[in-house]
Amino acid sequence: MITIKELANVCGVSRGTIDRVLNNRGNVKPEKRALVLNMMKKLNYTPNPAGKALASHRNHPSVGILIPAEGIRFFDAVMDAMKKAEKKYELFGLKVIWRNMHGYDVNMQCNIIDELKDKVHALIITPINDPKVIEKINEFIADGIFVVTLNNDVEHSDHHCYVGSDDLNGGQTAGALLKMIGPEKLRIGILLGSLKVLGHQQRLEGFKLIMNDDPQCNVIDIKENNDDDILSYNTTKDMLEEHPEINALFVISSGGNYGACRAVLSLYKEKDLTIIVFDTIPTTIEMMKNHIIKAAIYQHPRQQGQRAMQIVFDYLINGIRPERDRYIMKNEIRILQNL
Amino acid sequence: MITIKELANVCGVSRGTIDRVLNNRGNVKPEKRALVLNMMKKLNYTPNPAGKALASHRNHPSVGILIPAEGIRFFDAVMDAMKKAEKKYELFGLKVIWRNMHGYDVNMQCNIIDELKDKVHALIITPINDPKVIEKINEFIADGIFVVTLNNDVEHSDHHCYVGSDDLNGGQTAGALLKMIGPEKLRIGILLGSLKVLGHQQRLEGFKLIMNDDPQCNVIDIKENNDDDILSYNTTKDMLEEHPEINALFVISSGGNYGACRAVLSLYKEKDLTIIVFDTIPTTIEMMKNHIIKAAIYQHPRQQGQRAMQIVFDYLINGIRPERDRYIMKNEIRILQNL
DNA sequence: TTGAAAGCGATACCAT
DNA sequence: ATGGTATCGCTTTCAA
Repeated sequence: MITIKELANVCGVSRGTIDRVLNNRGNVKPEKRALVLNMMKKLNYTPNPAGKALASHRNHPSVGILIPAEGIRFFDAVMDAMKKAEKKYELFGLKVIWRNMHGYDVNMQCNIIDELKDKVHALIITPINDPKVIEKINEFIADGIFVVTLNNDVEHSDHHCYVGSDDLNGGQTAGALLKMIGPEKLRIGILLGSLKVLGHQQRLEGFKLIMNDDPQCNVIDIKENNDDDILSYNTTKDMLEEHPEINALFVISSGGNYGACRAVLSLYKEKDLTIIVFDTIPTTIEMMKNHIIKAAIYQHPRQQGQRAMQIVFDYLINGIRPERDRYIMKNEIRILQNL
Repeated sequence: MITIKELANVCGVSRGTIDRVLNNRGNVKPEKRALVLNMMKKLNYTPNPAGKALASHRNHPSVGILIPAEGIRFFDAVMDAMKKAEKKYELFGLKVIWRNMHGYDVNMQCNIIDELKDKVHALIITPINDPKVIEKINEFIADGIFVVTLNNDVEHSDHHCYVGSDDLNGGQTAGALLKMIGPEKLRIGILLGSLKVLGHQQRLEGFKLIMNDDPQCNVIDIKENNDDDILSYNTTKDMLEEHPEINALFVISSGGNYGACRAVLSLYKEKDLTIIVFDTIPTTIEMMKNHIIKAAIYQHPRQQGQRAMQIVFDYLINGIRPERDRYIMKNEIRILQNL
């Protein structure tokens, strides 16, 4: 473990010069720069994180968090894990600026991004899939702000790192599981939040991939519930009344789980239906305890939040770049016993 | 965020005195000590980890790792995760001393513990369940060495922290899952490593808890395979020939998975049996891809290794004591799609 | 029993 | 363009 001081001695320059080279601050003669870089490689220099942490303490490195989480129960666990991480990392001088928002208002998200611009060194964001937002994010990156996108992998948006789930695989896992635990001849009703949400789309696609090549399985109906429980209640009721042959329900987004289950209960159909859902939010757990929902796909929300924070912390405080540019959570299967 | 300097000013003493109080080095007048402790609480002083790390760098804090892992595939992932953590933490000056061992030789484990005694500040150990080992561990604790027990929660052994799985719940989860994915009338054959291994015992117990109150489910036979694939092969073959009515197999320990599956294949019974197992070691994954094994219980081996290392790191380098004294992994259900 | 001062590794700023 | 120096929070001498 060689230090910056030793490196300076070996190169015959001062620590200041080394620092300038290491952090690309310019004002170093090219040949010296080359020499330093060379030596650095040769001696396998790695900056000491503790030293960095201490020295850059005055910087008050800060990260902005912008997640349209309000009203989406899935994000409760994500945020909770992030807050826990915040507490741990604040000892090291990391400041967190929270900017929650409700719903998918593009202009609002753009405004908040703008407002954060000169306040933070890093940004954790769940971007809305819109060109204007994407442009803003790309601007951030160009300005040297470290960006982690969380849970929504928007195309053509730059980022240094993506943390989220593999929804296509989530759909496949759900499909395969339903084939295992459901009746032999599956007559499936599907409820989802909105086809406009990329994640919901992909879950559906994955599910269909598993079902389509099996003549025993039929998807009878697909309806949107806008992630609203009341709407979900009515939609599910309609669906089940229209198609009494349905014997399995796949609820793709956690928003409508509760409403769908209540609809099933109101029709006294709970014994006739195998229900599987996404996410283990409190109402889902309740319905699993009541044996209405058989299984849920769990996408490690806490781990998502924790990982995003850790990546930012390692970058800002320790100067360690993330090893990968995509951190994808496993799709887990949860039943009553391993909730 | 108050610093040691500010604390010293407020108390009207020097930083040296504060340090003596904080680290119980003695040589402080009791009333001053009380004053400092008081102020510390009042101002909610928390030592800055970066400062600590930097100053105590020369200490070369070190951790010993003693796991009877050789030959048990489950531990491959645990060790791999620990090695990754080692690489990350060595930048911060943490030294790791590896002492792997094969099998469950009590004296050997005791000897290695002794040998580590004056080399390490912390120990991560998977203890053999024996009074002699337990005594050694308790000695360590008495000597002020920080001990994390991993994956084997031995009774009456002290430790600062336990990291492992909940095997009773693992058995329950496996049982509930088998009831979901297996035939209606279950005729179950069970294979386990050894009833002497606490974890195997508990998995069996949990499994029975689920099965016993259901007249549809019968455990037909239980056999030990000593975690040996050849033995497992023969034992399984015998069991299936003796009890042709068996329609489900529960393989409790990963050691015998492969042998059991090969036995099933040799009898051309793979279509008639629902097989579920513990752990996703490579041979298990192979058998899942061949559709022989339907599902596996996954106990987050990587997370176990990573967490144990993190706890030690936080304690030795950052001076943060673990929040809890037990870190229990979830029992996950893995099928082909979400391996 | 106590205080003062010298580091630990990296950064930031001020002189050259 | 470069070197020198103070600084971050804490530990560890060494004197007194």
